[in-house]
Amino acid sequence: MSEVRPISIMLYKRLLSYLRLIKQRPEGSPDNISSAVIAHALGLNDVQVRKDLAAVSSGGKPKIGYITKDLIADLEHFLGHDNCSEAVLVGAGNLGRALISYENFANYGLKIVAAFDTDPRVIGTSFKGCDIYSAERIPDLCRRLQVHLGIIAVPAVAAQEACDTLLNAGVMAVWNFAPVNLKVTESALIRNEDMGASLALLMKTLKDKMSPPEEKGRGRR
Amino acid sequence: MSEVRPISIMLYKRLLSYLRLIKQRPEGSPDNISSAVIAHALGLNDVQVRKDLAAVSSGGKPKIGYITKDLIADLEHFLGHDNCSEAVLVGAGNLGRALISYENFANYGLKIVAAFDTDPRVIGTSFKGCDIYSAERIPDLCRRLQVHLGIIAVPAVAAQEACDTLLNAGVMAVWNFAPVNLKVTESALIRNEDMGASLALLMKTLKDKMSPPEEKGRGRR
DNA sequence: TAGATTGTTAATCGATTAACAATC
DNA sequence: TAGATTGTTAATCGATTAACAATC
Repeated sequence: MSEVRPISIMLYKRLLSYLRLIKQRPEGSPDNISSAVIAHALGLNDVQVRKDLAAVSSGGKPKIGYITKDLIADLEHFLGHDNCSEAVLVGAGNLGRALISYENFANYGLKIVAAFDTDPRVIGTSFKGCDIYSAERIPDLCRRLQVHLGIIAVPAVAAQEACDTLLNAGVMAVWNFAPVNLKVTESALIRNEDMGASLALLMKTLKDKMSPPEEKGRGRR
Repeated sequence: MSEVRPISIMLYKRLLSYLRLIKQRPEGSPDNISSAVIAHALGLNDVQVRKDLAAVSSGGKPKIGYITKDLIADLEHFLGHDNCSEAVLVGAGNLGRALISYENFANYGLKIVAAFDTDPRVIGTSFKGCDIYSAERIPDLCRRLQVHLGIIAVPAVAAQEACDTLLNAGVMAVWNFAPVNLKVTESALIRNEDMGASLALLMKTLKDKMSPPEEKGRGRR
C-alpha cells in the first residue's frame, strides 16, 4: 500500500515541458536524449531532470541517455494524456469561448463536451462544435454524461452558485477562472486559475527589476 | 543596499487572496481582522498569514489584529495595484478577446492598451474599446506607447516570432499563452501560462484520487 | 579501457509550522 | 489583571543541488 503523495504543480509543469521539448525536436533528431541536453534547453539543473524522469520512466542508460520514443510514451502515460477526459464548461462568454477553441487542450487528452450559459441569445447555439445549453440543465446533463470535471468561466458573482450546482451534479473537480475564493464543504477538488494574479506578478517583477522596491508599509506610524 | 529577492508566486498569490478576502467582506464588518480569521477563511496556517503580512504591512496590533483599511492599502501598494500598468496584446483571436474583456485585470491595475493581429478582417476594428492594429505596427506602437509588457495569444507556430518582435520593440516582459518554450537570449522576463497544463494536472489529481496510480514505467524490460 | 551518462546519497536551501515571548 | 493576538526564534519539512559511485 504505497502512499499517494499529490504531485506538485512545479514537477508536473516540468514534466510537461520535457514532453513538449522532446516532441518538438525536428525530424531526423537522434532517437536518444540526455538529461544534460534537456536541462540545458530548459534552463534547469541536469540532476533535477534525472530525478524527475526517474519518477516517471523506466530509466535511461549510461552513455546513451533516454530513448525518446519510450520517454514520450512514459511521460504521456504518467501525465494522463493517453486517457482522454471530459469536462463541462459553465459560462460561454468570451473566456468560455476562448477555452472551447483552445486547441491545445486536445494535446493533453482533454475535451469539453458541453457548455452552459444563462444568456437566452446563446442557449441552443453551438460554438466550434460544442453545444451550449441552459444552465438549468447542468444537473441533468452532467449526470447523464458522467462528467467529473467542471470549468467555471462566469462572472465572479455567479461563480459560487455555478460551483454548488456542479458539485451537486456529481462533478468532483472544479477549475475556477472567476476571481473568488469558492467555498466548498466537502472534499471537492478546486483549482483557482487567477489569470490576473499571474499577470500582475509578472508586472511587479518587471517593475522591481527596473527600480528596486521601497521599504514596506506606508510609514503611517 | 538590500538584496532584491524575487517574490515567490505562492506568496504573491496568497497576498492576493488576503486582499480579495478582505475586500469581499460584507458591508458593516468590523474594521479590524485577525490573522487567525484570515487563515481559517482560506484554509491556511495563521503563522503563515502573519509572516506574509509582516513582509508587506506596517503590522497589526496584539488583541486587535490588522486594521482592514490600512491592510488593504498596504497590500494594494505592495502588489502594485495602485500603479496602473499598460500592456499590449499580440493575437486578437478568441483567447485574445477573452483577455481584452477580462474585467478582472483592471482590479490589478492592468490595462491592455493595444492589440495586434495578422488577420485583415480584424485589423482596423476595435473590441471593447481596444483598437486592433496590424502586427507590422508592433515596433512602432510599442515604442511610442512606451509599453514594457507584451501578451502573446497567438498560435504556437507564431509565438516565437511575436516574442522576438516584442523584445526588439522595447518590451521587457512577456506573458505567453502559446504552448511553446520561448527562446530568449537576453535577460527578458518570460512567464509561460500553460492553461492546458493546469487543467491537465487537475484532471490527473482527480483521477489519482478516484483510483490510485499504478507503478511507473510500462514494464517493457 | 576511458569517458559519458545515469542514479543515489548527502548537503543545502527555502518555505512552512510549532513554540513561545512580547504586548496591548 | 487576564486573555487575545502579534511577531520572532527554532524546528520541521520538502525540494533542489552537489558529490560521487555505478554502469554501459
